[in-house]
Amino acid sequence: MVNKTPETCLEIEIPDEICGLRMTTQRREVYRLLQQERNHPTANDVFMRVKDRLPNISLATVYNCLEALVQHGIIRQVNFDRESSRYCPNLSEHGHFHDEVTGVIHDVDFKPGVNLADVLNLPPGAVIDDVEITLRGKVSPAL
Amino acid sequence: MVNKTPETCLEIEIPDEICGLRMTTQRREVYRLLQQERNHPTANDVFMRVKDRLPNISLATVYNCLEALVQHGIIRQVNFDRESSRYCPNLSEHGHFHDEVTGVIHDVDFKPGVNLADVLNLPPGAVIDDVEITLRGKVSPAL
DNA sequence: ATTAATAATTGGAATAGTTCTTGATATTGA
DNA sequence: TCAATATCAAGAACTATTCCAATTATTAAT
Repeated sequence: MVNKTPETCLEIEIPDEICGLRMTTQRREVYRLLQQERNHPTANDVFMRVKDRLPNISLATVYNCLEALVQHGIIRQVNFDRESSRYCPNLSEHGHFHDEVTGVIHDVDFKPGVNLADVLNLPPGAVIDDVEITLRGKVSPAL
Repeated sequence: MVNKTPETCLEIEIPDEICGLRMTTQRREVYRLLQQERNHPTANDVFMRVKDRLPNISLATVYNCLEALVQHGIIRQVNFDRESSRYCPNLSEHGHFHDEVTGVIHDVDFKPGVNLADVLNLPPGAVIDDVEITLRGKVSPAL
């Protein structure tokens, strides 16, 4: 019988290479954590959580890994005002709703068929490489 | 004859109080600069430019003034990734297009009649207090 | 107008998130 | 196996911003 704790059951298999980026031990654990914890953690959050599995990992390495993953389009970096950057493995084009009361960050998808150019008066000839939509507000409880 | 250089001709009159915020000498000059230079300057940009008129102003004061103006809804603070905050006197709801080639930031308005809730799948009960839309890309030259 | 109370400004020190540097370690390719 | 390259760790350095304490300006009341 294989020893499987609840943790290892949830474990996500990660290939040796993603989008041309070699998955080292550290990158793999950082990426795995982001897949598991979809709370939009900060670099420091990731650091603290990954230490459970890699006690010797350094914060600098977490930053390096996150940067490499972002650079290769494997994860997204999300910024709220001047707060610490947060990281998110949801690659679909989406925005973020930041609940000011609970601090929770919700992914917000576009409704199907929506095109930004239909909604915004872009400068003529604009070619968009990247979109960031950030909403701040509250969620009023259902009646 | 009144001595009017091109600069003083362009000078903008600013009342003693805006939205309940007393306009001190420093706040007035910071605000005036933002009205004149609509380049989305950083705090440091503002600092350097305002020194022409107030040589003794400190960077801390520029930050204080900008914060007070933002707090009272007189200007907007705009963040691009983790770069320095930029400031903008355009209060209409709008986004920003950051030209990656020239570095220029264009204001981007919504097309008339557009409602965010029509475009995004918001969490149920979401009440939006603030919206930030940031686009990054290039402007291809007209043929 | 004088004075007391309050608010704003200044300059420098402190902070926090992130990046950089250097030497060690691991991985790849010949 | 060995050399070349990439990655990692630890801590120093950097930068935008905030904080702090002392001074200066403004306001309101006498």
